[in-house]
Amino acid sequence: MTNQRDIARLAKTSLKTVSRVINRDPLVNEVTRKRIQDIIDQTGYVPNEAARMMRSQTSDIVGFLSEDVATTSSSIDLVRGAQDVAHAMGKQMMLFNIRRGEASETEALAQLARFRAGACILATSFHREVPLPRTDMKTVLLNCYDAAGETATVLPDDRQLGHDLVQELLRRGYRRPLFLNLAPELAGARLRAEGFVAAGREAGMDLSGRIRTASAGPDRDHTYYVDEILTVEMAGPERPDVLICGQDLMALPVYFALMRLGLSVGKDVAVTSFDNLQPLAKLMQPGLTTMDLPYYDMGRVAMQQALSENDSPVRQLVQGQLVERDSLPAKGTA
Amino acid sequence: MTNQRDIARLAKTSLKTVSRVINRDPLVNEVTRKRIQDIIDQTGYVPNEAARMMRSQTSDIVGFLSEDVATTSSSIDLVRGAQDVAHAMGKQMMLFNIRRGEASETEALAQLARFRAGACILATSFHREVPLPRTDMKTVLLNCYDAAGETATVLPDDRQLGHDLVQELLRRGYRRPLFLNLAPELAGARLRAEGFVAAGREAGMDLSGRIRTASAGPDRDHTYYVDEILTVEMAGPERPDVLICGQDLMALPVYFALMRLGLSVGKDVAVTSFDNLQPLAKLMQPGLTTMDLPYYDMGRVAMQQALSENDSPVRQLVQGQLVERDSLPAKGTA
DNA sequence: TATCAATTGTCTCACGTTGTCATTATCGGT
DNA sequence: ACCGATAATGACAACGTGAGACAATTGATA
Repeated sequence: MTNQRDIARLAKTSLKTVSRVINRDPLVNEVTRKRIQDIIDQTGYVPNEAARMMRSQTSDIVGFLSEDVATTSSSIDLVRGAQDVAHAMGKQMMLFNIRRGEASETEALAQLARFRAGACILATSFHREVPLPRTDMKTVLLNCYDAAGETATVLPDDRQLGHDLVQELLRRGYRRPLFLNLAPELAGARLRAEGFVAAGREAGMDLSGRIRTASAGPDRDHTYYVDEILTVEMAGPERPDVLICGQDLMALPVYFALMRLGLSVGKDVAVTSFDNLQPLAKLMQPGLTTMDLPYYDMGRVAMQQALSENDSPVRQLVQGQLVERDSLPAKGTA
Repeated sequence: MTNQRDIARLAKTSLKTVSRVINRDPLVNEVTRKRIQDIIDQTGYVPNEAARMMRSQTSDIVGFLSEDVATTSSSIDLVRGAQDVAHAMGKQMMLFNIRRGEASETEALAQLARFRAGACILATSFHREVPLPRTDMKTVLLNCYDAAGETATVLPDDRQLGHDLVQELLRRGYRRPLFLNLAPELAGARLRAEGFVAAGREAGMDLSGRIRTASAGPDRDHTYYVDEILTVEMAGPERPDVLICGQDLMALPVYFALMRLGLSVGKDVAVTSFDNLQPLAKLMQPGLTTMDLPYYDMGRVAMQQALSENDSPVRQLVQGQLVERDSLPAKGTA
């Protein structure tokens, strides 16, 4: 592989001048610079990053430890956001699929230490508390947090998501929302419930009784109790005019349940949700109106934090916004 | 950061002996080894990968250039499979989201060259032909192929997928399959159609007229024409007893269309598909019987190829198999 | 011609690791 | 005690880059 010495020989110049050109030292004459640059381009020389890392004692590498990238497809956007920022700043990202607390985590951290990575981002597939990893590396928690709050953290503002969604529903004239929430073991579910109740209170309503737990815990993914709940509620005295699903994946069984009950989504009852899971939310019929979870932005913020000099344990909440489709019609037409 | 010299000083031994311990050289006396190892553990020393790379002139890094990781969630399994193999072999994988032919691709290849990566895997989100990237690096094409066939390639065996699915349907007594295929611009769609017709021919049937194009081209993702087609076909003289969807995402609008037609999936007509997209296929009601696309295995095979000494342009086809749920009932009950 | 600035070159070291080769310690056999 | 053999350890160089110190060269200007 060509090195700077080869370039110097070909350009009939000194090693030092080549080094100057590569490191954009302004002291070099434009003609010389051009001549050397041409040779660099011709030979396809690329500086040896290993040597640079060793010499400069810095590595330009940030680790991204992702718990179960596979399970939630939206978590990919965390990766994308982080990576886009990293590359824009000339940094490299190393991705590791891990399972928290298992060997895969230790190994990933060891590998990153080998590469003298400057920081690592630790992402989970859903919003929850985690034990801190044992590492000296600067760490940013993404979509998760530690109990002690000693680490920089980037989270979705689930309280805001719940609040703003309900506020919008009430503004549009809906009066009997029913929240089919995820299991309360999930931090996001608890926060959204808070926001849900708060938005009701601001409108002079007590919505605290309008929440049902409609999914099994995180250990039993995608087990929903929507049939049982809807069979009761849609025939009950306080029949909901809008259903709020804990996530888009839950909205799918909700659609099926409503059809079985002979009810039309958007006509007999509106349906909303959280995630904006692509392309599912768009492909459902009618299209699902849902609060977009800002995973891409969260990934960006986390990487910015990882690359910043700031070492304080900042806690950053990223907001989401409503994506409108047809499952939430204007109240007049419902 | 501690280095081998520090360890040597603390252990009152030479640099070389420390190096031997770290590289598990059996020449070292057990007593010495233990003494040095203890110091290594105490200090938390980790070898500097940059120095190792420079000294040994190899890098243990493989690049994974992924086109649009985000769009198709199944393509994550390509990443997972590749990564699992890489880590099992003590290699590191660097992931890059790129757009083919654009600056992001060139930059990714340049970064990998900087790190003196030994190989790169180039993955697309759907099976298709690609122009070869301009690089000297050993390249493995994953889920895509070059026209000249000059590069090692790992592809899903789409012909087998189409063939085996139809063979199984016929075996179960279905006689009027209708293939709602993806756009013929997609290589996978063409191959599955071949397999579809071939399996029919083997059973003495001419299925060549039983294929409809039900999706727009790759540039207009997730636009399906299933309503128009099904409205005609389900009322026509050759009413299908089983529908084969081009992908699980298409099965979703198919379900909705059938419901609108007052038909019950699994009862009035069976539905099958390709992908086994999680968790969608499981959450649809009834659960979707679908040919699993072996993305995880493809990722594994591609990484094995990337890490192998073999430089010949092998073309490896990875097979998939049927995942049974309730949308394809035993013929007797349909 | 003297002076100065701009440019280029020489030389040296440092980063952390590992391969080559040399040296020292130990042991068995005589 | 001595030899040879083997085991164990050590000294040193080199990988490619970047930087500092400073010398040398060129060209322009006073």
